[in-house]
Amino acid sequence: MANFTLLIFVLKKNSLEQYINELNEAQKAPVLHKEGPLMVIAGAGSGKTRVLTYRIAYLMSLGVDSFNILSLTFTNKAAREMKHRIAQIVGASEAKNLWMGTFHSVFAKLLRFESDKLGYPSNFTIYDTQDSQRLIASIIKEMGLDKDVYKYKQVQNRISSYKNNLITVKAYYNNPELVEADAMAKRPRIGEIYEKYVDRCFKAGAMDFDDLLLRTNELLNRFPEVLAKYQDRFRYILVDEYQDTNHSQYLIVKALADRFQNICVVGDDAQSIYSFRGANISNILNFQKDYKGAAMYRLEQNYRSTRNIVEAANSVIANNKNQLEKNVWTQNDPGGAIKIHRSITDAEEGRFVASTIFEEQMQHQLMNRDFAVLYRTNSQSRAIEDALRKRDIPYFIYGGLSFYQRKEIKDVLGYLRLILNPKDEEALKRVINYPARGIGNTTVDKLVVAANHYGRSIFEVMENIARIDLKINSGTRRKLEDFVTMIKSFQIMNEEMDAFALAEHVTKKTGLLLEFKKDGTPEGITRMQNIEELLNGIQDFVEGQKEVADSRGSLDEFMEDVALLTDQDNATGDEDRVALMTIHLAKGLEFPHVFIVGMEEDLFPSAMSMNTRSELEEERRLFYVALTRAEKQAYLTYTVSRYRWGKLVDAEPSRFLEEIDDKYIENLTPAANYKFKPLLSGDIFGEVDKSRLRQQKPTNTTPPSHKRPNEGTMRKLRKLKPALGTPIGNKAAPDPNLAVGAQVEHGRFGKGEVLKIEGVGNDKKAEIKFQNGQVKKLLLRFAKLEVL
DNA sequence: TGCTTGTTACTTTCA
DNA sequence: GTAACAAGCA
Repeated sequence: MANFTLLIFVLKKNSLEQYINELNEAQKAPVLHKEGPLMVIAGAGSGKTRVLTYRIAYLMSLGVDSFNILSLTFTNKAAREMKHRIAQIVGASEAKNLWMGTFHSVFAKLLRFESDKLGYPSNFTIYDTQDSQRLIASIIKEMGLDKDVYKYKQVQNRISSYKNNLITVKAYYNNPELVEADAMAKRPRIGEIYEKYVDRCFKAGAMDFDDLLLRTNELLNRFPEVLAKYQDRFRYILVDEYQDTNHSQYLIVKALADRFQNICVVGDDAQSIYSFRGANISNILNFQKDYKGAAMYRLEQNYRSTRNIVEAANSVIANNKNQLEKNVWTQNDPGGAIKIHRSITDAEEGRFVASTIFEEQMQHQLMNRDFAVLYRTNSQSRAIEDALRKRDIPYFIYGGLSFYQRKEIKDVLGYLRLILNPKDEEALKRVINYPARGIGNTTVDKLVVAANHYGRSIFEVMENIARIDLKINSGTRRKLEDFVTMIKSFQIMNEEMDAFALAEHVTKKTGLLLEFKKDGTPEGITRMQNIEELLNGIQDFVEGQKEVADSRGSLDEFMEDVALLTDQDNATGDEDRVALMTIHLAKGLEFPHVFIVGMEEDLFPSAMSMNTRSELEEERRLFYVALTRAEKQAYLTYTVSRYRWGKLVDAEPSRFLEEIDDKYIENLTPAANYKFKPLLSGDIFGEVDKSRLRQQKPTNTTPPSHKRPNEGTMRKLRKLKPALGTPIGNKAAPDPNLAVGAQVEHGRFGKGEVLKIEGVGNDKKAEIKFQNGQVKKLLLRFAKLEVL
């Protein structure tokens, strides 16, 4: 027997050696690095996941206990895949004990163990962003603040960034700069909102996403013995995508790694694209300062893309000032040029994508899954979808409205959350009157007031409704009592039933399922199917759990991390479909043929990210990520006009197009496109707008200087638009004669007089009194005005 | 109280 | 194009 085990061990060791021998020298070094801190700067497509995987396997082969290895990844999916690959090398039973997952999921698990120390129940709820926003919105309302000044989304954003920087309510008040900054922004009561929000979350037994990290920090800081325990446990820590860690995550890692200093971080500063959620690129830039004697390895050989793509991407990223020195190169073939295509509308852009996919497939026998379409914003998927559907090309949208964010799913989960944690305020408010059972807003408001007054949860107030004098009539009180009884009956069932049986019962008993059944509309049917899908998912989970010993697949097990799941986690991926997703979601993936659509100013780079150099640099890194997803062929497309906010808006080519060195580019702009479909004909734009024709006087078509593309872009524009010569667009400077007092004519409103002009650039507005008596404020960017 | 209707503002990206 | 919200009516 002993010999037998030894034999297996030798075999495994051999296979690991084989694996390691497949690596190049640059990859081998960090894999074989033994003790002490190390950083791996890994260029796009340089095999960083491999390095991480093999390093973990190697550590285990050296005798490091898998219980002592903590590996933090960016998505749950990445963790699963890595675990799977490690299992192939070292065996499933060994791999099982690794701590591997996202920061959020790993530390949520840890917090559940230690929750009592922080005064939380171990089955605390995890509030998602929507829950947080709703709670903040209601706090703002309760405080009687102007919701136009205190926009709940902005406030939530602010609180989130405080938390990610470990600024607690107390720290906030102790920091005059912050307090002053909010006061200056005319929002002096942010601190109060923050305080109330934290308080309400705590009372609801809920943590938001940021709390999972903040409270972990709190736990490790306040309880040295807990810190020691986990330092001892996690002797080897590996962090993937280190460039995307925020301050809170950085501190957790630093605290845990402090004792053994066996920390390995992998990342690429050129692919840091999450600063909007607090990611701090200096974490990676300062690694060697933070960890004395840290070894640094670089992976610079790209195995993924053609030489053209690699070098084009290099030429783009070279425009960023703030970066680590790095020289990504490849031995791959040069491959074809990057193809740039211009179209008239987003619909046509979609048609180009669809027909190109179709033709490429015909010519080269390619699968659907060889193609991906990447975009900056989710809303761009629609036009692409329409075109693909027309050509019967199967596709799959990743992300978008996540399954778990759908209303009907959140409704079901709301009930389930409430069963586990009746203090969960957001879940309660969501389901208390859905399906309608005669408990309206007025009643809920009264309950909230009472709950705040007594410092109790809403559910507790409802339980004691008979003893509290609220101005609630007996009929409503009866309904409240019924609701409480129902939830309590679910709780009792939960003690015996498995999650699936309970969830199924809940959807029937509450009338949720019936609600959609009787609806009968296509949406109602989809919703019902979604609920069924959720139930199936729960059933799968329960069956999986039951195979594991001593588990009955109870609800709390299921709910434990359902809040941290994303679409990506259950995306099938093995079907043959064209992939549609945002560039952010595409990070870490690769496809033979990649379309990057919507290469337009204000869209990519996003209009909201052009205020500072660092924002723009992040957009550029995003473009770098997009380009380097492509293995063989990249297409960049842009349109001259696009539907945004339900309106047709003119667009100009992205500055990033200009930044690619010309020698890597091929312009595909068939002259036929505009020869046969004149730009201003009705068949493209719908109704022809005569006033618009008039506005296009040669004298005023030069964009205002701050908007004018540089000379290179202008040159390309001229190349691309021989038939027109000058850019069409309402972004052209408004007529210089347009001033207060000027007589103007509007296509729809008729003649009028300019009363006032305000704003600058794109926001320039004119207040106009028309002859029919109407006074309107029009955005000059959109208004089709002619000066008379 | 609840439903329908109209109005408004918003769209960046994620766990 | 849509989702959230307020106002108005049953």
